[in-house]
Amino acid sequence: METDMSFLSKTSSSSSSDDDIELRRGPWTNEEDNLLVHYITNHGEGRWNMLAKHAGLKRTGKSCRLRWLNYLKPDVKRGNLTPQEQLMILELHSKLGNRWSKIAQYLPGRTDNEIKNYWRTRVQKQARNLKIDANSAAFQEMIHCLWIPRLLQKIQSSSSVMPSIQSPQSTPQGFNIEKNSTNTSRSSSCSSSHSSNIYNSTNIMSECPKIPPRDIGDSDLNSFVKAHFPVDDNSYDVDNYGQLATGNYYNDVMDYDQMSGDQNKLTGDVLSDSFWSNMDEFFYQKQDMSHCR
DNA sequence: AACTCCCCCAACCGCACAGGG
DNA sequence: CCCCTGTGCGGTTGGGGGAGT
Repeated sequence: METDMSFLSKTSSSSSSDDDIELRRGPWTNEEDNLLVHYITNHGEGRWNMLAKHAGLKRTGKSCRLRWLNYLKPDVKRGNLTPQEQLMILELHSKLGNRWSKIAQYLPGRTDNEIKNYWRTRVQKQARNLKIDANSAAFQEMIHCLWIPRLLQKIQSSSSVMPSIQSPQSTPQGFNIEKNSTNTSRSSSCSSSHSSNIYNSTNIMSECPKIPPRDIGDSDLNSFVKAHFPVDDNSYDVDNYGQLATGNYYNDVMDYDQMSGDQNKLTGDVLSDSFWSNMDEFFYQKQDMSHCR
């Protein structure tokens, strides 16, 4: 990924000697990464503008901070989002909106930028394909009444081989999403009195009582999948964006992809194009049913 | 094999806001 | 109150690489 660095002529209009340096921009080199990691290891984070100077980096403090937080920090998890993480994002976005950093707090090792990119490139894209607003009630209903139950089903069906779901490292007060949570505040149109336990599929499914059970039940889900995704049962589940980061410092974080062959299916993006490809038809078929209301 | 198209994501920019001096 | 710095967010960009022809 390394290319010739483009150079940004100095941003300061001043001609004072100290600030009169050429600032680098574009992709970071290994040397720059090493400098930044080494400096932070010895001196800690913070004071990014000073840090950039003292570390000998011809970067803005902002750029250094972004590189560290989104890429170099040891606990940054890389690789595909697991179904659990996708579920968390969908659920949390319905509660928090575009507050990416807040959402990221519940996904240890995931950055707000990564989550934002996921939302914009995956979820919003599908909304565009369906020609509906990603923030519309209709799309929210689809997420809560179709995709989340499906994600939960995928998770449950493989729970015997999946590691336990990570809890948020530090759950903000007043926003309990842990198991057995009794938090009932959510604005989804699916229900006004359901639990926010996002791991409990029965709760989620019961939130949409007007959806015919056949739409999300085990057997009929399979037939639905077969009807709408004729390739094979897992075709909708095969991820095609899994470009694992390469050549990076902290790339040894466990990725569920690598656990077993079956696990490859679990890590697939349930919101991948193939999954959604026939959903517009399905969506419009269901629109007049006024479910979840 | 070569070329084009398109998607994804790292990185950027601008702006707003908070907090400390 | 002003300035500086740090942080967060929305939106955008550009390059790598896969898919399609």
